[in-house]
Amino acid sequence: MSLHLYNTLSGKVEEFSPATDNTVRMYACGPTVYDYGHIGNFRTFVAVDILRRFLRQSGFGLNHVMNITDVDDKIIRNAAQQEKSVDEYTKQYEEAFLEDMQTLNLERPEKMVRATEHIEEMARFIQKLEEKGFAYKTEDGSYYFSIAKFPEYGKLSKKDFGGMEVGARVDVDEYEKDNARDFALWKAPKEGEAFWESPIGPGRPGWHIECSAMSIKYLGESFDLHAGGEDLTFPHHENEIAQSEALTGKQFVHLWFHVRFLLVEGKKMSKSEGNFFTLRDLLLKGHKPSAIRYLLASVPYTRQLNFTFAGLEQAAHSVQRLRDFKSRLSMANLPAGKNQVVQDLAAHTQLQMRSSLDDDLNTAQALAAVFDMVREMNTLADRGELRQDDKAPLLATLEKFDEIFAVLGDDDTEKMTRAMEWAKAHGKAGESSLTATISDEDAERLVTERNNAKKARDFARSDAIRKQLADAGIVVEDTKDGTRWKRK
RNA sequence: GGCGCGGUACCCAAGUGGUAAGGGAGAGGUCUGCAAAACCUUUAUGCGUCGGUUCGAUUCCGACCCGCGCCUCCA
Repeated sequence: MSLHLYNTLSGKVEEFSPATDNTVRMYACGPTVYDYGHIGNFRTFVAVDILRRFLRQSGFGLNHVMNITDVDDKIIRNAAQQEKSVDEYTKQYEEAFLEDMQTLNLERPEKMVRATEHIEEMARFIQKLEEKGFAYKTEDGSYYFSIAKFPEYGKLSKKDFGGMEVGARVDVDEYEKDNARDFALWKAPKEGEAFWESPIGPGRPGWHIECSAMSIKYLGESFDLHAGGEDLTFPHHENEIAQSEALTGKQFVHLWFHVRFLLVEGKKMSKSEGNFFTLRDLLLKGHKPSAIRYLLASVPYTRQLNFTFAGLEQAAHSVQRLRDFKSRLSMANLPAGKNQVVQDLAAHTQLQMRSSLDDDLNTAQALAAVFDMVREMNTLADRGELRQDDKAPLLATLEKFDEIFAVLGDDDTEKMTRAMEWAKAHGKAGESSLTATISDEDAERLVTERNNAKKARDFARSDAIRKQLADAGIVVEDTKDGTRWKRK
């Protein structure tokens, strides 16, 4: 089987492949940088990250563009309240977002672009739409898109606007629009608010136009895939289609990829419910980035995911099981030779992972394949039936797995420490529940010391050191291949 | 109201017209100086409820109940 993905436009799971050459041209709606990213945002970004990682593993090239929305009503309002420029205000959150991406092992898209750096392109876009008769200007200098001129309006969100009245001007929001459903392309400046000069006059862009203008600029008039959270289907993406196809007369995007919202503790996340968490909140509560990523990745993107703290604990254990297996394998001292059963199983597991992900990124099933392998190989290892040459294919399978899931490399402590430092610098250290820890070097030194005590059969000393390490969050495990330690 | 998605064990969660993956947790056991890890056994005659189709349905159809999303820029 080859890669199949659900396409919101057709409402079906379709075979996916890039149209022009072997490179996938994809655009993903990025963050609006008015605050720190929350766990819901990151479910979407993790899903897109898994998509791009799997596309690459499937042999495609990538040209992935992500926008940073650094101008919108909320930004302008908040910046004004804090007496900051729009730039100054958005910069801090953009930086935080990039850091959060690293925390979750989200790969950098090939290109990240800011809305405010493409005002010119947007203005020209609107100008052309006006020339073609799809856009009109109102008395105050704002521009709107006339959905009556675009009969296919509603095709993505499956909405029927056929019965809408056209012509009679409706007064909405102080602006004069031909049709209540017409959406803003360009907003005339309001008293005291930030605005930009442009070929179509002063003002600021509507929300939707940035994605059309930037995606077409960097990916062409027709490209392969466009991704975002499910809420963007309407109106955002519907409007992008209308603007873009009105301008070019070509199909804008072939496949629309939408990520389902998550629930937090069984309810829609909202500040009033008290179940609203930024990524940073979770780190400061002591949750590992790898556990967060694992939990977000473990439920297929088309399914609603219930994000709970119990689930987060479970995810941490699951990740640990995989890491334990990997380190057991890596340090094992095995007899020469190979076991054909192992070779076959490794190959089979890779096939299973691949076909699961080919099936609309069924991550839950891919995980099951890996855990099956882990259990069977642990059994063989316990029985002493593993051979030296079995290591490579098993480790290679784990590597394939981690090319997608990216949870095996242990840099959690480092990232959590960074979060704690950030919190201190922002006067939020009080919220932290991170326990004090020690450096790798100190841990190594104590482990060696304990081993010496153990060899001398000084178990009291050895247990005292174990306790000392445990207090620093370090677990020591004795195996027949030597002692290993890990951070809890 | 319109459109759409889902309800599977203690929790999370796959899946199939032929009798329930995987992870976590619990219980018992093996191993172990201790402790972990690992392994073994065990935990849904049952897949929201009620009907229908079928030799057979959790899987298809219908009704109902519940949860969720979009329908005024929330991922």
